[in-house]
Amino acid sequence: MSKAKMKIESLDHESRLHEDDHHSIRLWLRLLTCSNLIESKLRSRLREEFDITLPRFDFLAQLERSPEGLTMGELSKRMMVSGGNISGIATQLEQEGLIHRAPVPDNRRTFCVQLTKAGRSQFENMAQRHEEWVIEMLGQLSASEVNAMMTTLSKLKAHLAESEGR
Amino acid sequence: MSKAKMKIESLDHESRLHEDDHHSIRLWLRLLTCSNLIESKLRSRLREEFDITLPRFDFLAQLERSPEGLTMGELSKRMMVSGGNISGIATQLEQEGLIHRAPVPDNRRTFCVQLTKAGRSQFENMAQRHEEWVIEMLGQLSASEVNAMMTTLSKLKAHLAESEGR
DNA sequence: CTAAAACATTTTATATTTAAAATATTATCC
DNA sequence: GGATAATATTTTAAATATAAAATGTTTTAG
Repeated sequence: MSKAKMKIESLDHESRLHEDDHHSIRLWLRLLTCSNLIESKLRSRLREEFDITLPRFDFLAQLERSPEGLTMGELSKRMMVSGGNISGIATQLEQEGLIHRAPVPDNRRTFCVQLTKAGRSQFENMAQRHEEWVIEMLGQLSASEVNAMMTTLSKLKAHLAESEGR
Repeated sequence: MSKAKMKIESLDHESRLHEDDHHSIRLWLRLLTCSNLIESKLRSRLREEFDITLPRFDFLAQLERSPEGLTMGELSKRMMVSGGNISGIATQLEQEGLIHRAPVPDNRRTFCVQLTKAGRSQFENMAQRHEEWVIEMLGQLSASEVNAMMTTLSKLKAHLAESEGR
């Protein structure tokens, strides 16, 4: 192989890599932008309409999806925030009577966190509106777009989860 | 139209709407999950390897992309965080000599923020690794997946931007 | 059985974030 | 021109976030 040829191939390779770089970066930045836009809209509307913060809403939403209750650790994992954070929010919500922390018979380290009746009814009010807002924001996408995106994001999520921590 | 037929159509409509609801919500939650996973990985690696926080890195990245400089307000908009936040980060980065705030002749309210030479060289170090990490996380997607997702996200972003604030 | 390791949560200290008030400057409207 | 509104930034206060230490419980090894 000639030196000139090598140079050209090397350049091609580099430039192709460089293009991929930019595609990955640009996709990431756009993903982040959309995620931030949606999140901040939901945040401000929850505040305006229900005077609740997004983390508290998410906390209640997790519990609503798991009527059997969740441990603090499970909540921490699902909400993807630190345990200490969960502790603080739980203390507040418990004082407000929206959730209930019950000891678990077989394991005195853990608590089973559940919505109270008040918490559930208050959440259901908000969830209805929350869902409307999300549909308003995402509902314009076609079914095939939604499907394609779900598939790609599933693949991405799996890849991100498998390289655990690294 | 018979009463029975109406009932059926009404039910169909409701159930279809309900399905769409769940699709929108599920897509949003998956988008958020992926975004959070990527963000937290980048955050912890930036800390490990360069002992810098993600917001500071993003701040420098914005400036690097705009060599002519940016105002505080522009930075706030582009980073999608509050102005007060930008103020705080700018004060720190300025003290560390990574950025420079210059007054603008025609408008004494604004500053023109730019990277210093030290800021630029320090950022370039980190940007290289940052790009590698993003490619490692997103590079497994096929070109067509990336394209489809970019297109859909563009559409979404435009829709989110047009309903400004609401 | 007991010491050590692992686990679940809370506490603490520090940093970040937002929203809103405060400050200062520029533009607009009679 | 001068009051008022709009703009750009900073400051403040409350909520949230993380990491790491502390606490109490359960499991594991030997």
